[in-house]
Amino acid sequence: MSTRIRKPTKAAVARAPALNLRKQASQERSRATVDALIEATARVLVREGFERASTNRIAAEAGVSIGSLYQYFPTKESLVASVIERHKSEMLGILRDALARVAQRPVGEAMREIVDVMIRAHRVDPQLHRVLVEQIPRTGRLAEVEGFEREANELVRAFLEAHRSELRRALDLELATFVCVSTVETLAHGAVLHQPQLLADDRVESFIDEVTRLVLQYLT
Amino acid sequence: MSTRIRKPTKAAVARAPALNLRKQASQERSRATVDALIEATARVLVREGFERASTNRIAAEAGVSIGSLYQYFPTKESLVASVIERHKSEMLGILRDALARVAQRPVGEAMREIVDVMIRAHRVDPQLHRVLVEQIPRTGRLAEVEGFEREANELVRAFLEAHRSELRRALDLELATFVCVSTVETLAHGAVLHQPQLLADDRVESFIDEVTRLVLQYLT
Amino acid sequence: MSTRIRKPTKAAVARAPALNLRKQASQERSRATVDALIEATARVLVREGFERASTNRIAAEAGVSIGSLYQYFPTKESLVASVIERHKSEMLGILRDALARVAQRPVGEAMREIVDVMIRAHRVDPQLHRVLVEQIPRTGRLAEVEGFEREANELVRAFLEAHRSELRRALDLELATFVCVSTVETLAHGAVLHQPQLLADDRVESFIDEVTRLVLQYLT
Amino acid sequence: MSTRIRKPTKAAVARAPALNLRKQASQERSRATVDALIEATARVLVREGFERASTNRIAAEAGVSIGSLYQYFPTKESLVASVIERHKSEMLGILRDALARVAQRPVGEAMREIVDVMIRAHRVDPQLHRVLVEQIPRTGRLAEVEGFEREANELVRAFLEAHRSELRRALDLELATFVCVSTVETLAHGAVLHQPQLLADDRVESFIDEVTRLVLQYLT
DNA sequence: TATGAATGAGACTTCATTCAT
DNA sequence: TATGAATGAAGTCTCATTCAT
Repeated sequence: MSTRIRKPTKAAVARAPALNLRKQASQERSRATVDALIEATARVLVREGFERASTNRIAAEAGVSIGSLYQYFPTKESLVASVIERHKSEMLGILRDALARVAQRPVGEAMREIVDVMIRAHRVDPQLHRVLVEQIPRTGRLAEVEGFEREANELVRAFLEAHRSELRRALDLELATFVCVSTVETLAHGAVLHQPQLLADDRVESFIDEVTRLVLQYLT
Repeated sequence: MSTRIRKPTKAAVARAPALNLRKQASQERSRATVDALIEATARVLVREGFERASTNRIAAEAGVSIGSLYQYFPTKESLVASVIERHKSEMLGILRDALARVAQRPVGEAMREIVDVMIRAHRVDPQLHRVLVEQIPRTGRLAEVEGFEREANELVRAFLEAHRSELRRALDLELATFVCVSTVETLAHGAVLHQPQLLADDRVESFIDEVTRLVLQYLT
Repeated sequence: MSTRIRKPTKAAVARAPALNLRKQASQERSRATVDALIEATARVLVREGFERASTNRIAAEAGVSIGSLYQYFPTKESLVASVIERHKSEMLGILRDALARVAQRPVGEAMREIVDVMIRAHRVDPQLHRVLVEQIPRTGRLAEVEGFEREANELVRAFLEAHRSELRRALDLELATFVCVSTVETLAHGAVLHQPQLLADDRVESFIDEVTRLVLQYLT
Repeated sequence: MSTRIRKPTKAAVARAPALNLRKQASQERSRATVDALIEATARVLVREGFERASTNRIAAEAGVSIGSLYQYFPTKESLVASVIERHKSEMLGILRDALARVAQRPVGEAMREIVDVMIRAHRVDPQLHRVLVEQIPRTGRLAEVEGFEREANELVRAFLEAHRSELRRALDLELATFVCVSTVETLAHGAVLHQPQLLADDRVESFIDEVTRLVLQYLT
């Protein structure tokens, strides 16, 4: 709309490199729109909550028409799914990095680092995290997207297998993986959302110690 | 609304002696209607999911007019809150009973029983449990109702305090309570909803053992 | 896709004498695009039905950008009108040819051939025919396009006039034309769409006989 | 809405019979709404055409909220289907009555009456008829509703069977029924919509004669 | 001339809630 | 008290069309 005015100007300016930049340019434009929409969704989710996060509101927040929204996201679900996916990837990335970093260290040390990192990961965008966890119905497509724990399970299981010799003999690795992931995740999550005082600077270390002890004593 | 006031008034005026009985009768009837509505809500939630559980559908399921529904429940939220409340009470009741039963026993024995009971409690109406946990947004009035853990915390804390001497010295009871409740709850919950194979007759005992060990080793 | 355009254009600008060829080339190309669009429209109409046949879908089916579509067809209506026009021309062509072929034969023989040909004409693309007849609203520009019968009337009227002497005396030619065209068209159409069993190899001849008899006995 | 004002008045007036009239009353109220909606739909279809006949417009025309519309008609389709159904019933009623009236008369006389009546039937609400025939896509639910001819076929077939002895020997009754119904229907329809001059007072008799002759000569 | 991202009016539909009876 | 017809804001999504590149 605003561009209508600038038409001649632009035509004159953009003549030089052209060719395959053109396509790139439009791809970039799309990409920008998609990003704007995902970010707007996250913001609206935080600000208004899931129930009030309508596609119209999201489009407005993104500064994009509702038509454009539906050009890139076929349903409201898919939009929210993208936000979840992105959030999940970020957290999984953090976990993956931590596991890589401590892979060679003894379980004791490693585990403290992992717990530490998981708690930090929950503090990346706690408000968004809260909305995603508390308000989004695990239904239809959104049900599948939630599998943070599924993927975390695989990562942790590989780690535990690599450290098999350090663990107590009778341990059922499958079960242990489930127990560890669920437990650490729950405690990190619960602390961030429901017991923030546990994460105050002067208590967080001891909280990490406790969680680490819980898991370690179980594993070894 | 305006009629609500006039009609009963007139009816009541004409019949002096029946008052008490009538009231009783209608109280019973009210109670029945309320119960029917709560049960209908639970059924509709399970059958249709939260999003599709409209008040009209619930009234129909209860065999009650939509007008009557609003006579007893001012909003949809209040209706769902009642279902949650009832479910929560049931589960808390189970926990409370178990704690009372094992209060005098050593922590080791007691804890196994508690874990056992918590897992069983999650199997009372797992489908409803799933809907309540997965689909109901923790928003407005519904946010407050969720506090199963808050109340469970108090019960468990009292238990742990009573057994202080059996626990390891340095234990921070507040933290330990949070850790225990969250952990057991999560594992019971996760097993029921996501790892039902862990609860097969031939594996459930060993699952209970593991969870008990996890907690006990941490506490002692 | 974007590159396709500019490259040839620029290249062409440098070559003065080629101009004519170029124009020809681009005319041919335009023609190809137009044809592709009309064919794509027909396919989409058959596959998706009129309501779901959006211009975007049609452009995609034609392998052409939506912008190009609007270069050649100013509205969706005009696109559909072209399909109708083409279909109508084909059918009219068949009728015209048949009338030319039998112009010199006595009405009895001629009429059987005409009926035969009309029924065959309805089998050219019966799926498209069905969509055009059943789903396209006779509204605005599309209303005018339907006049298959109007043009058929003229052809048949000329034929009947040429055979005036063979027909019964009192016959009102205008009325008779209307009756004949409507009747044959309806029966061919109805048979193809609603009574396909009448067109099975072993019954079609007798169906043609019946329709011919209907018309002939009326005319003579 | 208007009732809010009249409340006291009504209460005073309506006190007497009450009880089961109440339910009746509300049934009547529903019935009135349903009727208003169907009639509004017909009006809007005629005035605006099918494409522009939105549910909102229809509700407004009926003086009813959009919510009420959807209380009684689950989809726009169902609303239009009701109009079609009603129109179809009316026309079939006319045909049925005519057939009953002339059942005992010889085919010659009877047929003229039938043709006459069919043409009249098409003049009941020709504008609505035109919209229903020309603009409504025969798709989904609406495809099935159209079967005017199917039911007309049955009626006419019974009539022809009863008059078997008066018809020419070789006649295939199934085919003949199809031919007669299609032909008369088409000609009546075509005359009303496309050749209204044929129905002018001074020509209509002769038009009826022609159609009757067409059919009779074919049948006998 | 071709491209395709963007637009936004407007369609259908749902549902919590109200209120006359 | 019970009933259920009525309400209408608000939601999701589609699609013909425009226009900067």
